[in-house]
Amino acid sequence: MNIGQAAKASGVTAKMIRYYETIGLITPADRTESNYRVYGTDDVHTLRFIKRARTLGFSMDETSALLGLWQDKSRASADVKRIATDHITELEHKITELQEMADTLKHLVHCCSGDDRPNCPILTQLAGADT
Amino acid sequence: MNIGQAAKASGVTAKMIRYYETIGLITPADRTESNYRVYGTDDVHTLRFIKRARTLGFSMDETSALLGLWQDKSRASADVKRIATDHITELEHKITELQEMADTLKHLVHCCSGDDRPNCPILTQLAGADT
DNA sequence: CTTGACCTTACCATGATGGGAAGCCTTAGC
DNA sequence: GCTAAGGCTTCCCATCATGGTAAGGTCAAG
Repeated sequence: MNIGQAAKASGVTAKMIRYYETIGLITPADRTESNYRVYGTDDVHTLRFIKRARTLGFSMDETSALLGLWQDKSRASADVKRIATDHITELEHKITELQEMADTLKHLVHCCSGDDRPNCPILTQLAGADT
Repeated sequence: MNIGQAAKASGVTAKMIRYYETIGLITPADRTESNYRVYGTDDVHTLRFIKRARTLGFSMDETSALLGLWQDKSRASADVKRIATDHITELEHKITELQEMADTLKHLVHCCSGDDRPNCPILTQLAGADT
């Protein structure tokens, strides 16, 4: 299978497959005589694994760790669970931050008449006034 | 006032003040004979405005637009309000995405025994199995 | 006059991805 | 067998906002 077919089969772009190879996330693919990368079904499974981890927001480092544990048949599930719970903590931290931004803005938007006059509490707040 | 003092007074690093100047977000500062940038209280107010907008998650483009409206005394508050509501929509979209990731992971973590045995539903899910 | 703290510009790095160019290879149609 | 289209290769650049560092000029206090 060529890189394009592996990309279609896995949902990872050819560009990213090459990138994953250069950073050592996946082992370098075998090559044909004409230097084309060759992939098998196992490789596609690995790429799908990576794709799912990324979709769940795991960083490349976390994904790499998860991949290693996946391939280590004698792993302890506690190690996997720790990575996942740490990631949940990160996600919830980000959610809280974004939620605070949104709440502040919603309050300001609620106070803004939004007409053709210049008076605007949103700008007043950004300017740092007490009002 | 030198750039370092302006940085302290505004909460924006000297590095970022220079960057904002190069991308045209702020007008180039006057210089002393020895080529040092000089800032006044108005400049510090502008930098604080930018800092607050960034803290609320506005992009540089949005911040630039807000800055322009702030400085335009004949603005319509509707223009400000539109930028803010659009940004709230973006924020809520991101929150939803992150929340979905966290929810999925929480479910998986709940199902994982997290001991020294290898069996792990988190990896099983990432591998794409039906279970 | 020296020392240390500050300023200047210029370049590199981040993280994960996309885009494009230049050149080689393969496959399908004629 | 020839040609055109499309796929593959590597290499370089861009994103977005920020931080770091290095080499060199400037200023103020002792």
